Amino acid sequence: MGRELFCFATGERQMDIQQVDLYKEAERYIPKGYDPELYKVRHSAAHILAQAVRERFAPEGEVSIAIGPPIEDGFYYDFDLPRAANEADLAWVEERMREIIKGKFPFAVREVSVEEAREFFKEEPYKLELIEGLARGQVDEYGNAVPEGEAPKITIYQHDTFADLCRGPHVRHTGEIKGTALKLMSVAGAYWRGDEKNRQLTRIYGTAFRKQSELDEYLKQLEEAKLRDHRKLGKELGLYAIEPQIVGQGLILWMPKGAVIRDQLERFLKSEQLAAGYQPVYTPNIAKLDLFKISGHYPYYKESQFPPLEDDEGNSYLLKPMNCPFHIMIYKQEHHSYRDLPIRLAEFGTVYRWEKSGEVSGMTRVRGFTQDDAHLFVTPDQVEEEFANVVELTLKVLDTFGLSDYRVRVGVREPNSDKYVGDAAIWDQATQAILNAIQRFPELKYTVEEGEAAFYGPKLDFVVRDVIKRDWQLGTVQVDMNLPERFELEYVGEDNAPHRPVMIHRAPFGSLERFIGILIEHFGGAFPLWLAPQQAAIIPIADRHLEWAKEVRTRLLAEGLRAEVDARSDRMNAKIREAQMQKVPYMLVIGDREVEEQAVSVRLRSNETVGALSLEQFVALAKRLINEKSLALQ
RNA sequence: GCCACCGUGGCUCAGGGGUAGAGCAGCUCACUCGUAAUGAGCAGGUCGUGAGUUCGAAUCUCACCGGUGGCUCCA
Repeated sequence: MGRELFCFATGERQMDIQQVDLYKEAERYIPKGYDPELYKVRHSAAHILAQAVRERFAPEGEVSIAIGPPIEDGFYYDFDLPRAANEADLAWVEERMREIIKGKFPFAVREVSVEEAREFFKEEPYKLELIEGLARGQVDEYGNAVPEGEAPKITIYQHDTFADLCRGPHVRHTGEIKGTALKLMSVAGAYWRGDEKNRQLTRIYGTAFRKQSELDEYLKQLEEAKLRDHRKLGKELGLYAIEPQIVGQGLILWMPKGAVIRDQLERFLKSEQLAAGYQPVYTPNIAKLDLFKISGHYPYYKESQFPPLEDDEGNSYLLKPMNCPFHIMIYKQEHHSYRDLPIRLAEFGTVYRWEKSGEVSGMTRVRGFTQDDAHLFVTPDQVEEEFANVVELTLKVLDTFGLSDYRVRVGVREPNSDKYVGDAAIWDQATQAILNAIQRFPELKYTVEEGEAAFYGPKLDFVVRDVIKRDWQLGTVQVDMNLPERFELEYVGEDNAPHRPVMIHRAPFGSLERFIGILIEHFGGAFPLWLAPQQAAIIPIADRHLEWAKEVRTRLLAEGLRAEVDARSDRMNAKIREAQMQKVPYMLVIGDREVEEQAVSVRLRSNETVGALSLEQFVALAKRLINEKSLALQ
């Protein structure tokens, strides 16, 4: 580049009328809820990053710039570089950015015509592609669709030697960014326009704040989040293990303590489901390929399944990627009258999906997992009612764990895509059923998102964020009018004629693995009493207290409480510390006084000391809190 | 799968061309102690795997296998 589009002296802050107007106008691009100053600082920092990166790499070959927007916690910029960027590059670039900041270069803006823009960016292939989108008035410079009648102006912002196709807004000059509140975070690969088929660019992530203390605070939060990460806690608390080299990536080994939590969740939901009229069933882990060809799973999701198993007689079997075809086959075993419906078949079904190696992560993204699955076979006029019941159950489940920080997403099909079965009219009908049912929950805020449907129908998802702010789908409720068709399901109606039932697929937890992963982070490992793998640590002060300690344990076990005696010859303080770190809810200290009074001295993991309780009092307290699934300890 | 970084005893980590080190955990012994770590001793690793460079590789190079953060994907 190097053509001069703007003429002004370095350091000059005078702006002409056009610039002031454009600055003001650009403010409308700041997303709701985003601090406007911070947005401008980060957007401007992205430009400075691009300038510094170009200076670093240009001597080694062609550098093309793509896009560089502010994001939730910072900003990034995508580049096409002559070689890989390493840490030394990042350090150099970050330092260079601080120098540029010190120059207090004004961000000058000018509106240009399509022709001018093409000429100006004639050596920037990615910018040219964006300009063509802008010229058509269909997309903004990030390639996102713009609303009808909002054809954006084409503007160019320049500071120092760097000019970029950009809608703004920016700070007035680079000096408004604090060098001490700026940090480059990481390098990643990112596909141009987010499409795997396109060239992969080098993305550099950074963040910027108003002042250094805010950056420090942010970095501290990142550190604290790591302490709550379920992968770290899962190891420290002995909940689960993964042996990628020997057992396999994304395959969870539930250790005894993790199994307690899972077992409690299963019991809880089973009992809720029995009360709601569900019938438990069991089905195998593999089935002939034919089953999944009928369902459509095999052709539609072939690439995300483990390859079929072959036997010696020429048959192919598939590890099940979903439970629904099996439940459908159970439904088909008998003739059904409309009087029988709804039929609700439930199973904790373990399924296997082949996730790409770079995608598996801890318990939240795995290759084998157990869904708290159920399929409801209903008449068309029962759909709304049954759907609403399922939503209610899901809300109750989430509420039981105190999970309130979730969003609700209605996933609908992406028009003109071939990744769905069934025709549009049926999809519209199913989507409408969801939207009708959801009206029964006026307090439930939801968004409708295209392309988030299952391949057989639209769905309602409950999405939560983990500690590092990644979104995960937990509970899901789906309306399906396609699989009943493909499997030719029927029931006999009042009119004595065959009718096609509608299916509702649902899983309030989603999968036990993912749900518990999120729970670990939600509670920071300090599980409520009813879930805690070990509910009480019995801590004798000296060996002469061991006898009563063991008696206490025996009596607690008999009451269904999970307690262990710490009989090591360590000091009491060491035993307390151990129990604290394992986040055991209750520590029952036993010394001379407790033996004397047949009591236990109760300490909570919250560092509070309750004091001496008789064993009966303690048992009553614990059992009451467990029955209530209380989140409190006293 | 793609990009970057990483891979040393159960865990956390130091070291870095001459044939492995700490803390915690574990085991043994002593101590028997009132609400977050008693002391001493012992044991434990072919430094992810395989090839190459070298007189010599945990250390350098390459490939592969994993992990972390992104991207893509996620019925």
